[in-house]
Amino acid sequence: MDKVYNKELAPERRDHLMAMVQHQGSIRVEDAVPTLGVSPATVRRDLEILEDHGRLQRVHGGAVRIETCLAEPLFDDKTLIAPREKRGIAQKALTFIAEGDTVYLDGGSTVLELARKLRGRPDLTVVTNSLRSAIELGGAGPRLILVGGEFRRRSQTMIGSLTRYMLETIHLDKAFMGTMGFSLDEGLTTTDPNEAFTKELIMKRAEKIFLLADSSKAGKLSFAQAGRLEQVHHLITDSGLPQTMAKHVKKLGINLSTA
Amino acid sequence: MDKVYNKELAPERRDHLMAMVQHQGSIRVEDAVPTLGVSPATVRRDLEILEDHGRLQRVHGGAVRIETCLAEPLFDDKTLIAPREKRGIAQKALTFIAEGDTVYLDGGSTVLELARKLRGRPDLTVVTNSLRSAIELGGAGPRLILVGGEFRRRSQTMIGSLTRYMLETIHLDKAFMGTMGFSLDEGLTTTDPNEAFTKELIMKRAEKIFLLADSSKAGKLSFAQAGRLEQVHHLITDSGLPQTMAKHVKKLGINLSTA
DNA sequence: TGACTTTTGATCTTTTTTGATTATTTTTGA
DNA sequence: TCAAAAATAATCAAAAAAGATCAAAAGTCA
Repeated sequence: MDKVYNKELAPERRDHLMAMVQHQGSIRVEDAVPTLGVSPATVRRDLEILEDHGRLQRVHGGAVRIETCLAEPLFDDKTLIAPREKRGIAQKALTFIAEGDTVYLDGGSTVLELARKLRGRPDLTVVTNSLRSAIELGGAGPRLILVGGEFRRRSQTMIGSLTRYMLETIHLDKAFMGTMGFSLDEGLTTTDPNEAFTKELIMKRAEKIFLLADSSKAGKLSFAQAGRLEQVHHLITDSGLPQTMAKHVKKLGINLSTA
Repeated sequence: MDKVYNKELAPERRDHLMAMVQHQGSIRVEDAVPTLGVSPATVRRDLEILEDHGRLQRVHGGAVRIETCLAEPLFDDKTLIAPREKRGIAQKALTFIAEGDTVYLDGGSTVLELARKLRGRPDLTVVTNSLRSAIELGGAGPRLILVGGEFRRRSQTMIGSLTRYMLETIHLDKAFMGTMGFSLDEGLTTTDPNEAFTKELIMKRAEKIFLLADSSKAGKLSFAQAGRLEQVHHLITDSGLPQTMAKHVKKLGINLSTA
């Protein structure tokens, strides 16, 4: 009825949608259609635009307020991405850890899955810069040594020059590294230069470097370079790694395991 | 519970499930079916997704709330002892922290209470060897620097010689120390020599030393000595401190605050 | 006005979600 | 320990929703 007389301009209509989402926490396409007096296709297009602007989160059937999704800590978002793959990779990594090893656990959600699997291993010594891994192992399990340093909330790890001395005085059998992305040209990349610095240090201190990265990380680039791919001795990934990438990795002399 | 009139979007339905699990501690599939108005298959699928996200733990018949296994058992016993006194002491300590200070937080449940009160203070720099304090401040708040080193489960702190370099390179405005016991003759005492070593180091590095200790610690002795009482600038305790002890403390030139 | 672009809605195809059905596994109680 | 019961997993088809495409409508500008 009123739709005939005050037809909204597209931006007004989108604000109207936003208001509804903010107010109710969510909106269904089928509910918005009669309210806005436009077709479902238009509503979907509007929602798509609003999502592109990061103003809401589309879901099947409509959209939800973004705040409810971000309510969880930053870090936890990442554990939501491909948790199956991550667990599989961690399980595979576990097979490379021998009795009495001294291992390093890097930050990242995949490595965190590995940490969880080490709770029953009092024979190991675990060195880590990851607060999350420390929490997992704080109750029981391996001898635990924390790398000190400045704490970075985004990655929940200790990084920077203060970690240096600690890392230079220890010897590591195996280091299990995470990464934001890896590629043949750029090697390992991550978002923060200090984090990259710490990673590079570790890769000099450990006898064997294992890179734990699900296939979505392949070819991805982040801001700071944290070591070349050739430094890695073993890449553990999931079945989604492209054939060509797998070939090149093997050519570099890197062992490849698929979870 | 509440009957649903409008169909929920999938994420809302999952939040609804989560709320039920959080509230009751557990949920049965057969109970969730009528409440959510969907089939058992859908409930199971939702529970599977929530489990993958690490938000609950599936069990035969339904799901249970995830136990936030932040390694509480060992440590939390102590936070249960005289929690009111500890909170009061922490509150008092808070008044000595100025804008922009660099403060050290030692291990111990009283100091942990102080850490909790610093979550809203992004102006501060906090240095700590306590995993529990780090967990409290890991989400938001001050700039956080962790002392690295060997992790001791009993106290949930990093201790030992590996902490040395880190501690020797930083400057601290104020250090807030916990202790197992303190006396005029033996000073601060604690259960582990390595822990004592770390405490002594800190007390050399900080300009002002605050000892946070409820009155039950007065006159108590533990195994390893961790510094003399004269090194402490300020003792914050509760009203139960014996008069004679208070007098002697003041005679040593130590400021005394009572929560 | 008329050529042009942008927005919109209708139609069709593809994808996602869901619930029913049928195995398979786990639990329970003898 | 075994077998019945309960719950879950796997499979599949229907339904709902979303995406793609294209023509019509609306708006723009010389």
